[in-house]
Amino acid sequence: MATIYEVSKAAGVSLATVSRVINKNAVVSAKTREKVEQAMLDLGYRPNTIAQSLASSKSNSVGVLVSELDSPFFGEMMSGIETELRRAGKQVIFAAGHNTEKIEKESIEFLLSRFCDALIIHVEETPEEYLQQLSEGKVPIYLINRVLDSMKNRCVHMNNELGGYRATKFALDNGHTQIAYIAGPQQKEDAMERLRGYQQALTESGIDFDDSLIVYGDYSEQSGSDCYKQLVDKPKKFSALICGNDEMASGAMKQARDEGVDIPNDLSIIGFDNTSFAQYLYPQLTTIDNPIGQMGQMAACMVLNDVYGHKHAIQRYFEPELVKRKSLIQYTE
Amino acid sequence: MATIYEVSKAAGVSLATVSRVINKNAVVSAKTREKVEQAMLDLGYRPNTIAQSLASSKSNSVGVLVSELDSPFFGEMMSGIETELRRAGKQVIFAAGHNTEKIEKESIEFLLSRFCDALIIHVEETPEEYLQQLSEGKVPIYLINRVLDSMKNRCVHMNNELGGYRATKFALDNGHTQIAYIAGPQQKEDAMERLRGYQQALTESGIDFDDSLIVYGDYSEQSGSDCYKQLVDKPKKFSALICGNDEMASGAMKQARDEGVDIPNDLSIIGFDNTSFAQYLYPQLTTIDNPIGQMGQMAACMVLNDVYGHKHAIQRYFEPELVKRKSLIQYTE
DNA sequence: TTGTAGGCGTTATCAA
DNA sequence: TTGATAACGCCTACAA
Repeated sequence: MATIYEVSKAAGVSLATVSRVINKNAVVSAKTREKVEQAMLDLGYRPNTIAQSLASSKSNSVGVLVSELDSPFFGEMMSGIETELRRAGKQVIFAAGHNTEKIEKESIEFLLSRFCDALIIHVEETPEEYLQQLSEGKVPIYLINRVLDSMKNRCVHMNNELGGYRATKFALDNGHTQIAYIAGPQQKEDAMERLRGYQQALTESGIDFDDSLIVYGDYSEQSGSDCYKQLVDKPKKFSALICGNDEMASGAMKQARDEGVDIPNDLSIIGFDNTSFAQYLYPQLTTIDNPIGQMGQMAACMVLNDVYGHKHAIQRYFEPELVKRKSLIQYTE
Repeated sequence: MATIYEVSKAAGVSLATVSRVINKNAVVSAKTREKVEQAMLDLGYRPNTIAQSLASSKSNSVGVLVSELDSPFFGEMMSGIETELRRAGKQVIFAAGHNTEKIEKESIEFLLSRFCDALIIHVEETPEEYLQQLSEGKVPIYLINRVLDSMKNRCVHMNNELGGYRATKFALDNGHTQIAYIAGPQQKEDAMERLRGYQQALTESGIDFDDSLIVYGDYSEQSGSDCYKQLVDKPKKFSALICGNDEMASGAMKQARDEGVDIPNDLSIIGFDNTSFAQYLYPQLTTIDNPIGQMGQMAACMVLNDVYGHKHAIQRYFEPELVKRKSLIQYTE
């Protein structure tokens, strides 16, 4: 592979000049630039990114930590990030944290050891103190779906409460008043925010919400089924069921169907996240769209601005929209 | 960050010696090694991977090209690759080809420009000649789901024909004799292989297969619905339907249900791939498991062996298994 | 506007 | 078994 040195000889200029036209930072006369560019073309020259990194102490790569590589949710997030960063010629390194504090930490250190210029991370288990400490290091850290006061301008998040609210409001607007809720784990903040939205919508409508209509799952499909069983065992009846995520909605749907309940005629269901399989469910799931792809893209733009001097417009806050499909219908006696 | 130089000073040895203990390749006296290791510990030394790469002309990173980052199928593949490579301390760079010849090519060149030590690629559109040419370059190329004679030992693939055969055989074994087939695109080799398996199973059972029971889709869910319509418009009846992939199976199920057909009581359905949403479908889809995660892992092992001198056991050929779920039942009059 | 030269942190070749 | 020292390919003051 041709080096900058050979290019400089071929073009009859110095190393430094070639470097200048590569990096387009310093001014080079049009004539010289042309000569150099021609020489690069002739030689099929491609800068050696590794040498560039070593000399400039920039790796032109950004590390991304997701929980799982094989999940529709994180798939969208990765895709959003990769598209934006690729366009800018940056390299993306993905690592999986598997919802485990230990692995999340190892992954972060792995990414750091590869000299990433920035990290975009979606962590579940990493304690705030560690993030805090990280953010004080030289490598900037960007958070998705988590907000730390001390680094607000590097966090992008969605209003989960509003999502829960909108789902519930939609059920209310369709005449439902007995609305059950299968929430995510109580120790997960997003789960609790979504639940709060539910409660707020009910309160706002003058409906006393009944704790017995709320059960807690762990976001898995199985727990959706289990929670549904708990719910029907209670005396309180309900015509609509809102779930903390689509997986649990799917589990609940299956269980309900197994018990002979017709969805949506006997029971309306709303999910959360608009995971890609939501449209494969039967009936197609009405849910709340989680714009995770866009959020990933925004995080990428923030990195591009802060680290590489770009000027993208930034949006740090997102609002989830309702996606109307077939699992909820107007309430009838 | 401490450098190798500081370590050498602290340990009272030369640069070269430190390098030796880092790379564990040359022999170093136990005493010296200990001194050096202590010094590294004291200084919190971590080798600079970029400098290592420049000096050794190995990037310790491998490029992976998938069609989409946000797909359950490729998710599994990426996950299999990443797990194996991460364990070996190698870095993985993913790029998406989006089923487009142009983008696939750009992505490959991007990966190459980042000095990957090897490429693992899953390409749909890239012509054989280009792959051929690539494989003659200095960077070794590994293919998943595609076999080129000239590089057989760098290809890992699954027996698609056997998959089609097993699906069909299962339907036959359950008493079905009128079996329709929704195939993938005719220009895709895997689609045709799966179809051949179907035909072979029928022939073997002494059943004349009827071309009018075969229609061609494009692997999308929508085309599954469309193909189902075509099928029922024909005079020929069928009690089982095999689909070239799970997406089309889902589309066909939806359409059938919309037309009042009860699955599996009126019609049995089998998919292909065992995509993650197959279990979310109603009824849960009986399908053929595509071990794409394992295949990815194997490709990673091959790279590890060939490029980094490991000694993993290698399997280049995989056989797909039937996954029995709920969408097929015994045929009854 | 261009050129010179030192340095980035390692590896690897030769001697010793 | 160890130590000098020249690469590796590029960036970036500083000088001209």
